[in-house]
Amino acid sequence: MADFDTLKERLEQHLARHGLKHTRQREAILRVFAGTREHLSLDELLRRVQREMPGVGYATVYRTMKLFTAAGVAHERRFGDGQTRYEPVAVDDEHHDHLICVRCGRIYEFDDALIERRQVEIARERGMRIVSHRHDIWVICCGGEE
Amino acid sequence: MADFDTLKERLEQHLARHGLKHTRQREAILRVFAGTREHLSLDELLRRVQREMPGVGYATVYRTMKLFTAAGVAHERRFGDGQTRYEPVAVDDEHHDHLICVRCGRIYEFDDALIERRQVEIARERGMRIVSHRHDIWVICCGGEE
DNA sequence: GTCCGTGCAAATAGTTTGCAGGACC
DNA sequence: GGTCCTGCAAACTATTTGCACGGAC
Repeated sequence: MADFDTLKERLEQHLARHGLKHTRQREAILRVFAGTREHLSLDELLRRVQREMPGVGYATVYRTMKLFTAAGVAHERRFGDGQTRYEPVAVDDEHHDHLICVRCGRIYEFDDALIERRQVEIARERGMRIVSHRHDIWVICCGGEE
Repeated sequence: MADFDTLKERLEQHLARHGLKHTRQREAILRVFAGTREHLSLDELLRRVQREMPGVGYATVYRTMKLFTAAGVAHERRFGDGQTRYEPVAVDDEHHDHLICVRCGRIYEFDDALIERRQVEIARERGMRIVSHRHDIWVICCGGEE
Protein backbone atom coordinates (compact mmCIF):
# COMPACT_ATOMS: atom_id res chain seq x y z
CA MET A 1 0.00 0.00 0.00
CA ALA A 2 1.34 3.38 -0.98
CA ASP A 3 1.85 5.99 1.68
CA PHE A 4 -1.14 8.34 1.74
CA ASP A 5 0.76 11.25 3.24
CA THR A 6 3.53 11.07 0.68
CA LEU A 7 1.10 10.95 -2.22
CA LYS A 8 -0.90 13.75 -0.70
CA GLU A 9 2.14 15.93 -0.38
CA ARG A 10 3.12 15.21 -3.95
CA LEU A 11 -0.38 16.12 -5.07
CA GLU A 12 -0.46 19.34 -3.04
CA GLN A 13 2.76 20.44 -4.68
CA HIS A 14 1.34 19.81 -8.11
CA LEU A 15 -1.85 21.70 -7.27
CA ALA A 16 0.11 24.65 -5.89
CA ARG A 17 2.46 24.76 -8.84
CA HIS A 18 -0.43 24.85 -11.31
CA GLY A 19 -2.82 27.13 -9.47
CA LEU A 20 -5.30 24.31 -8.91
CA LYS A 21 -7.49 23.78 -5.90
CA HIS A 22 -7.76 21.36 -3.04
CA THR A 23 -11.26 19.91 -2.92
CA ARG A 24 -13.11 17.43 -0.76
CA GLN A 25 -13.56 15.17 -3.78
CA ARG A 26 -9.87 15.06 -4.62
CA GLU A 27 -9.06 14.33 -1.00
CA ALA A 28 -11.59 11.51 -0.86
CA ILE A 29 -10.46 9.98 -4.13
CA LEU A 30 -6.84 10.12 -3.04
CA ARG A 31 -7.66 8.47 0.26
CA VAL A 32 -9.49 5.60 -1.41
CA PHE A 33 -6.90 5.31 -4.14
CA ALA A 34 -3.87 5.33 -1.86
CA GLY A 35 -5.49 2.71 0.32
CA THR A 36 -5.14 -0.09 -2.16
CA ARG A 37 -2.46 -2.07 -3.91
CA GLU A 38 -4.90 -3.28 -6.56
CA HIS A 39 -5.07 -2.01 -10.09
CA LEU A 40 -8.47 -0.37 -10.06
CA SER A 41 -10.58 0.54 -13.06
CA LEU A 42 -12.51 3.81 -13.01
CA ASP A 43 -15.75 1.97 -12.28
CA GLU A 44 -14.26 0.14 -9.32
CA LEU A 45 -12.71 3.33 -8.06
CA LEU A 46 -15.95 5.27 -8.47
CA ARG A 47 -17.88 2.65 -6.58
CA ARG A 48 -15.44 2.75 -3.67
CA VAL A 49 -15.31 6.53 -3.55
CA GLN A 50 -19.10 6.72 -3.55
CA ARG A 51 -19.16 4.56 -0.46
CA GLU A 52 -17.62 7.38 1.51
CA MET A 53 -18.91 10.27 -0.59
CA PRO A 54 -22.15 9.49 -2.43
CA GLY A 55 -22.96 11.82 -5.30
CA VAL A 56 -19.47 11.90 -6.73
CA GLY A 57 -19.72 11.56 -10.50
CA TYR A 58 -17.84 9.40 -12.92
CA ALA A 59 -16.42 12.44 -14.71
CA THR A 60 -14.90 13.73 -11.50
CA VAL A 61 -13.10 10.49 -10.84
CA TYR A 62 -12.06 10.35 -14.46
CA ARG A 63 -10.61 13.86 -14.43
CA THR A 64 -9.08 13.36 -11.02
CA MET A 65 -7.19 10.28 -12.15
CA LYS A 66 -5.83 12.20 -15.13
CA LEU A 67 -4.74 14.85 -12.66
CA PHE A 68 -3.18 12.26 -10.36
CA THR A 69 -1.29 10.83 -13.31
CA ALA A 70 0.05 14.24 -14.26
CA ALA A 71 0.96 14.88 -10.63
CA GLY A 72 3.02 11.72 -10.43
CA VAL A 73 0.65 10.13 -7.95
CA ALA A 74 -0.90 7.49 -10.21
CA HIS A 75 0.17 5.27 -13.08
CA GLU A 76 -2.25 4.57 -15.90
CA ARG A 77 -2.22 0.94 -17.02
CA ARG A 78 -3.94 -0.80 -19.91
CA PHE A 79 -3.76 -4.56 -19.95
CA GLY A 80 -5.92 -5.06 -22.98
CA ASP A 81 -9.21 -5.96 -21.35
CA GLY A 82 -10.62 -2.64 -22.51
CA GLN A 83 -10.37 -1.01 -19.10
CA THR A 84 -7.91 1.62 -18.05
CA ARG A 85 -6.61 0.87 -14.60
CA TYR A 86 -4.82 3.05 -12.08
CA GLU A 87 -2.16 2.14 -9.60
CA PRO A 88 -0.62 4.33 -6.89
CA VAL A 89 2.93 5.38 -7.62
CA ALA A 90 5.22 3.75 -5.09
CA VAL A 91 6.76 6.10 -2.58
CA ASP A 92 10.27 5.33 -3.78
CA ASP A 93 8.97 5.63 -7.33
CA GLU A 94 10.55 2.32 -8.26
CA HIS A 95 9.50 0.95 -11.60
CA HIS A 96 7.91 -2.43 -11.97
CA ASP A 97 6.21 -4.54 -14.61
CA HIS A 98 3.28 -6.93 -14.47
CA LEU A 99 2.30 -10.55 -14.52
CA ILE A 100 -1.41 -10.96 -15.28
CA CYS A 101 -3.20 -14.25 -14.66
CA VAL A 102 -5.47 -15.03 -17.59
CA ARG A 103 -7.56 -17.35 -15.39
CA CYS A 104 -8.23 -15.36 -12.26
CA GLY A 105 -7.34 -11.83 -13.40
CA ARG A 106 -4.97 -11.22 -10.51
CA ILE A 107 -2.14 -8.84 -11.28
CA TYR A 108 1.32 -9.36 -9.82
CA GLU A 109 4.33 -7.13 -10.06
CA PHE A 110 7.90 -7.88 -10.93
CA ASP A 111 11.10 -5.96 -11.36
CA ASP A 112 14.18 -7.44 -12.90
CA ALA A 113 17.47 -5.59 -13.07
CA LEU A 114 18.80 -7.83 -15.82
CA ILE A 115 15.89 -7.08 -18.13
CA GLU A 116 15.95 -3.38 -17.31
CA ARG A 117 19.63 -3.18 -18.16
CA ARG A 118 19.24 -5.17 -21.35
CA GLN A 119 16.51 -2.82 -22.57
CA VAL A 120 18.77 0.17 -22.26
CA GLU A 121 21.43 -1.65 -24.27
CA ILE A 122 18.95 -2.58 -26.98
CA ALA A 123 17.90 1.03 -27.38
CA ARG A 124 21.43 2.35 -27.24
CA GLU A 125 22.62 -0.09 -29.92
CA ARG A 126 20.09 1.52 -32.23
CA GLY A 127 20.82 5.08 -31.20
CA MET A 128 17.48 5.46 -29.46
CA ARG A 129 16.68 7.00 -26.11
CA ILE A 130 14.14 5.21 -23.91
CA VAL A 131 11.16 7.27 -22.82
CA SER A 132 9.24 4.53 -21.03
CA HIS A 133 8.29 0.92 -21.38
CA ARG A 134 5.83 -1.71 -20.38
CA HIS A 135 6.46 -5.38 -20.03
CA ASP A 136 3.40 -7.50 -19.42
CA ILE A 137 3.49 -11.25 -19.04
CA TRP A 138 0.24 -13.16 -19.16
CA VAL A 139 0.42 -16.29 -17.08
CA ILE A 140 -1.59 -18.98 -15.42
CA CYS A 141 -0.81 -18.40 -11.78
CA CYS A 142 -3.09 -20.78 -10.00
CA GLY A 143 -2.43 -24.17 -11.54
CA GLY A 144 -5.66 -24.08 -13.44
CA GLU A 145 -8.18 -23.52 -10.63
CA GLU A 146 -9.56 -20.11 -9.71
CA MET B 1 7.43 -8.49 -45.76
CA ALA B 2 5.68 -11.74 -44.93
CA ASP B 3 5.34 -14.37 -47.59
CA PHE B 4 1.90 -14.10 -49.18
CA ASP B 5 1.78 -17.72 -50.32
CA THR B 6 2.66 -19.04 -46.89
CA LEU B 7 0.05 -16.92 -45.18
CA LYS B 8 -2.50 -17.85 -47.82
CA GLU B 9 -1.86 -21.54 -47.31
CA ARG B 10 -2.17 -21.14 -43.56
CA LEU B 11 -5.46 -19.29 -44.03
CA GLU B 12 -6.83 -21.88 -46.47
CA GLN B 13 -6.15 -24.61 -43.95
CA HIS B 14 -7.99 -22.70 -41.27
CA LEU B 15 -10.95 -22.08 -43.60
CA ALA B 16 -11.11 -25.73 -44.61
CA ARG B 17 -10.86 -26.98 -41.05
CA HIS B 18 -13.73 -24.74 -39.95
CA GLY B 19 -16.04 -25.06 -42.92
CA LEU B 20 -15.53 -21.43 -43.88
CA LYS B 21 -15.37 -20.02 -47.36
CA HIS B 22 -12.83 -18.48 -49.62
CA THR B 23 -14.06 -15.10 -50.83
CA ARG B 24 -12.75 -12.35 -53.07
CA GLN B 25 -12.71 -9.97 -50.12
CA ARG B 26 -10.63 -12.23 -47.92
CA GLU B 27 -8.19 -12.78 -50.77
CA ALA B 28 -7.89 -9.04 -51.39
CA ILE B 29 -7.46 -8.22 -47.72
CA LEU B 30 -4.80 -10.90 -47.35
CA ARG B 31 -2.94 -9.63 -50.38
CA VAL B 32 -2.87 -6.07 -49.08
CA PHE B 33 -2.11 -7.19 -45.56
CA ALA B 34 0.72 -9.55 -46.46
CA GLY B 35 2.28 -6.88 -48.62
CA THR B 36 3.38 -4.72 -45.74
CA ARG B 37 5.70 -4.81 -42.80
CA GLU B 38 3.91 -1.93 -41.13
CA HIS B 39 1.56 -2.21 -38.22
CA LEU B 40 -1.70 -1.14 -39.83
CA SER B 41 -4.83 0.03 -38.07
CA LEU B 42 -8.19 -1.06 -39.40
CA ASP B 43 -8.76 2.33 -40.99
CA GLU B 44 -5.45 2.25 -42.82
CA LEU B 45 -6.06 -1.31 -43.90
CA LEU B 46 -9.57 -0.50 -45.09
CA ARG B 47 -8.32 2.44 -47.14
CA ARG B 48 -5.70 0.30 -48.83
CA VAL B 49 -8.06 -2.56 -49.53
CA GLN B 50 -10.60 -0.18 -51.01
CA ARG B 51 -8.01 1.00 -53.50
CA GLU B 52 -8.12 -2.36 -55.16
CA MET B 53 -11.65 -3.30 -54.24
CA PRO B 54 -13.95 -0.32 -53.68
CA GLY B 55 -17.11 -1.02 -51.76
CA VAL B 56 -15.51 -3.21 -49.13
CA GLY B 57 -16.93 -2.26 -45.76
CA TYR B 58 -15.25 -1.59 -42.45
CA ALA B 59 -17.06 -4.50 -40.82
CA THR B 60 -15.70 -6.92 -43.38
CA VAL B 61 -12.13 -5.86 -42.73
CA TYR B 62 -12.82 -5.93 -39.02
CA ARG B 63 -14.19 -9.46 -39.10
CA THR B 64 -11.54 -10.61 -41.51
CA MET B 65 -8.74 -9.47 -39.24
CA LYS B 66 -10.31 -11.33 -36.35
CA LEU B 67 -10.40 -14.36 -38.62
CA PHE B 68 -6.78 -13.85 -39.65
CA THR B 69 -5.80 -13.64 -36.01
CA ALA B 70 -7.57 -16.88 -35.22
CA ALA B 71 -5.99 -18.49 -38.27
CA GLY B 72 -2.48 -17.57 -37.12
CA VAL B 73 -1.96 -15.19 -40.01
CA ALA B 74 -2.11 -11.91 -38.10
CA HIS B 75 -1.09 -10.59 -34.71
CA GLU B 76 -3.28 -8.05 -32.96
CA ARG B 77 -1.32 -5.23 -31.32
CA ARG B 78 -2.39 -2.39 -29.09
CA PHE B 79 0.19 0.26 -28.35
CA GLY B 80 -2.04 2.51 -26.33
CA ASP B 81 -2.95 5.10 -28.94
CA GLY B 82 -6.49 3.74 -28.95
CA GLN B 83 -6.08 1.91 -32.23
CA THR B 84 -5.82 -1.82 -32.71
CA ARG B 85 -3.12 -2.63 -35.22
CA TYR B 86 -2.42 -5.77 -37.16
CA GLU B 87 0.84 -7.24 -38.23
CA PRO B 88 1.45 -10.27 -40.47
CA VAL B 89 2.75 -13.29 -38.60
CA ALA B 90 6.29 -13.99 -39.74
CA VAL B 91 6.72 -17.13 -41.81
CA ASP B 92 8.99 -18.71 -39.25
CA ASP B 93 6.56 -17.52 -36.56
CA GLU B 94 9.39 -16.03 -34.52
CA HIS B 95 8.31 -13.83 -31.69
CA HIS B 96 9.40 -10.23 -31.41
CA ASP B 97 8.67 -7.16 -29.34
CA HIS B 98 8.40 -3.48 -30.21
CA LEU B 99 10.16 -0.16 -29.97
CA ILE B 100 7.76 2.70 -30.65
CA CYS B 101 9.02 6.21 -31.38
CA VAL B 102 6.94 8.75 -29.49
CA ARG B 103 7.99 11.48 -31.92
CA CYS B 104 7.46 9.99 -35.34
CA GLY B 105 5.26 7.00 -34.55
CA ARG B 106 7.49 4.53 -36.32
CA ILE B 107 7.45 1.02 -34.91
CA TYR B 108 10.58 -1.11 -34.82
CA GLU B 109 10.94 -4.71 -33.79
CA PHE B 110 13.37 -6.41 -31.48
CA ASP B 111 13.99 -9.86 -30.17
CA ASP B 112 16.34 -10.58 -27.33
CA ALA B 113 17.18 -14.07 -26.19
CA LEU B 114 18.43 -12.89 -22.82
CA ILE B 115 15.17 -11.15 -21.97
CA GLU B 116 13.08 -14.01 -23.27
CA ARG B 117 14.98 -16.47 -21.11
CA ARG B 118 14.79 -14.25 -18.04
CA GLN B 119 11.02 -13.97 -18.36
CA VAL B 120 10.62 -17.70 -18.23
CA GLU B 121 12.73 -17.81 -15.08
CA ILE B 122 10.71 -15.05 -13.46
CA ALA B 123 7.50 -16.96 -14.07
CA ARG B 124 8.96 -20.28 -13.02
CA GLU B 125 10.28 -18.87 -9.74
CA ARG B 126 6.70 -18.00 -8.87
CA GLY B 127 5.23 -21.26 -10.08
CA MET B 128 3.48 -19.61 -12.99
CA ARG B 129 3.23 -20.72 -16.58
CA ILE B 130 3.65 -18.09 -19.30
CA VAL B 131 0.81 -17.79 -21.76
CA SER B 132 2.09 -14.81 -23.72
CA HIS B 133 3.72 -11.49 -23.22
CA ARG B 134 4.28 -8.08 -24.68
CA HIS B 135 7.24 -5.86 -24.16
CA ASP B 136 6.93 -2.38 -25.61
CA ILE B 137 9.62 0.25 -25.30
CA TRP B 138 8.75 3.84 -26.15
CA VAL B 139 11.75 5.69 -27.47
CA ILE B 140 12.89 8.72 -29.35
CA CYS B 141 14.43 7.23 -32.44
CA CYS B 142 15.23 10.22 -34.54
CA GLY B 143 17.30 12.48 -32.35
CA GLY B 144 14.43 14.85 -31.90
CA GLU B 145 13.52 15.66 -35.53
CA GLU B 146 10.76 13.93 -37.44
C1' DG C 1 -15.41 38.11 -6.66
C1' DT C 2 -12.92 35.27 -9.60
C1' DC C 3 -11.48 31.19 -11.31
C1' DC C 4 -11.51 26.42 -10.84
C1' DG C 5 -14.09 22.09 -10.00
C1' DT C 6 -18.19 19.27 -10.09
C1' DG C 7 -22.02 16.65 -11.82
C1' DC C 8 -24.98 15.90 -15.33
C1' DA C 9 -25.79 14.73 -19.83
C1' DA C 10 -24.40 14.61 -24.38
C1' DA C 11 -20.58 13.76 -27.79
C1' DT C 12 -16.90 11.02 -29.44
C1' DA C 13 -14.08 7.09 -30.93
C1' DG C 14 -13.32 2.56 -31.65
C1' DT C 15 -15.36 -1.70 -31.75
C1' DT C 16 -18.97 -5.06 -32.17
C1' DT C 17 -23.36 -6.98 -33.76
C1' DG C 18 -28.21 -7.77 -36.29
C1' DC C 19 -30.04 -8.30 -40.43
C1' DA C 20 -31.37 -8.66 -45.36
C1' DG C 21 -29.49 -9.62 -49.59
C1' DG C 22 -25.53 -11.82 -52.24
C1' DA C 23 -21.69 -15.08 -52.94
C1' DC C 24 -19.59 -19.55 -52.50
C1' DC C 25 -19.47 -24.61 -52.89
C1' DG D 1 -30.01 -24.90 -52.24
C1' DG D 2 -28.03 -24.30 -47.98
C1' DT D 3 -24.67 -22.01 -45.52
C1' DC D 4 -21.56 -18.64 -44.98
C1' DC D 5 -20.26 -13.78 -46.07
C1' DT D 6 -20.94 -8.93 -46.91
C1' DG D 7 -22.26 -4.19 -46.29
C1' DC D 8 -25.06 -1.23 -44.06
C1' DA D 9 -26.63 0.79 -40.09
C1' DA D 10 -27.40 0.60 -35.44
C1' DA D 11 -25.72 -0.77 -30.72
C1' DC D 12 -22.25 -0.84 -27.43
C1' DT D 13 -18.33 0.38 -24.41
C1' DA D 14 -15.18 3.24 -22.57
C1' DT D 15 -13.71 7.71 -22.73
C1' DT D 16 -13.95 12.60 -23.29
C1' DT D 17 -16.09 17.16 -23.35
C1' DG D 18 -19.65 21.35 -22.79
C1' DC D 19 -22.06 23.73 -19.70
C1' DA D 20 -24.41 25.76 -15.73
C1' DC D 21 -24.03 25.80 -10.96
C1' DG D 22 -21.31 25.49 -6.64
C1' DG D 23 -17.06 25.74 -3.99
C1' DA D 24 -12.26 27.19 -2.94
C1' DC D 25 -9.21 30.86 -2.14
